Amino acid sequence: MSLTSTTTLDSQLTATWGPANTYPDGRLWPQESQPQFWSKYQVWEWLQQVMDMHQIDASSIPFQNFDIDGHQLCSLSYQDFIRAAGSVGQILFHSISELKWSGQCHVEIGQLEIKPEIDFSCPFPEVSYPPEIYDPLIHSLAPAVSPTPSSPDIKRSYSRPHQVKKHNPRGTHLWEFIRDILLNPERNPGLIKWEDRTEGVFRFLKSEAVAQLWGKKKNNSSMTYEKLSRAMRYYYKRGILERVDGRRLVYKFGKNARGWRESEK
DNA sequence: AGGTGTTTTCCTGTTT
DNA sequence: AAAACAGGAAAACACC
Repeated sequence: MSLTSTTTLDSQLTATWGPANTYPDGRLWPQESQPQFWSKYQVWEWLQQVMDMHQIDASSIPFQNFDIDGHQLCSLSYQDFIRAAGSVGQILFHSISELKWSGQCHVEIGQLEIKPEIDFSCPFPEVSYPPEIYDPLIHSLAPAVSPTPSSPDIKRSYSRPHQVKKHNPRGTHLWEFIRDILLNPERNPGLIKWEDRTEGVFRFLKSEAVAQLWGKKKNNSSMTYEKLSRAMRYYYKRGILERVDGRRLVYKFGKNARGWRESEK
């Protein structure tokens, strides 16, 4: 029974997830109730929320297509959403429509109900994007589950242009979760750090805090770095990670890990 | 209902 | 001595 571990974790977490206006996991939710006035960043926040909410993997849609502010976002048509995000576009469109509405009605975003009961096996948009919203910048998604706001019920009636079957059981895999933290400097207050960006080498700075966050995502409060790291070691054999000798808390993406490169996707 | 793939849990031993 | 690393084994889980 050691106090040391909890103490360490506490300090990791406090150092990590700061101030008010955040969910327990540190996530900020856009304050503005009217999406028209959202900044690019807030748009991006919303995107993450919706993806999390529906347990859709972050890599399922090209986040670059949404490097736009709220005004632009609100002016996109349904077709634009479909073009920009494939079948997920439908969900996004519904969500934003709802928010536009509730914004006008002055309803707090956080009070809206949602029932994510949607069958989603992983849509990959195979479309060309409206030129005006193509601007690679933001890649991926932040960690953690969320106490969810907004968005409507959507019935299952999707036309999937191209149903790529992936495995991806609900949400992300561990390595994707790690990747997404890495790709998200704003939401990664010193949890994990690139050691060599182009080689895909990274290091855990706050191992227990990351484990805690992972546990949170998986709804498992007893997750520890010990256990997380066991899962990481299984990745060696699968080429998702490569061993990095001698250096503690350091890992490297392998050839079977996708979506971590700057140039990629 | 059974099979598969991934992660979790636990453990023993080694290394830093 | 404490924290990481290594993997084996088996259970748990989510999907299909």
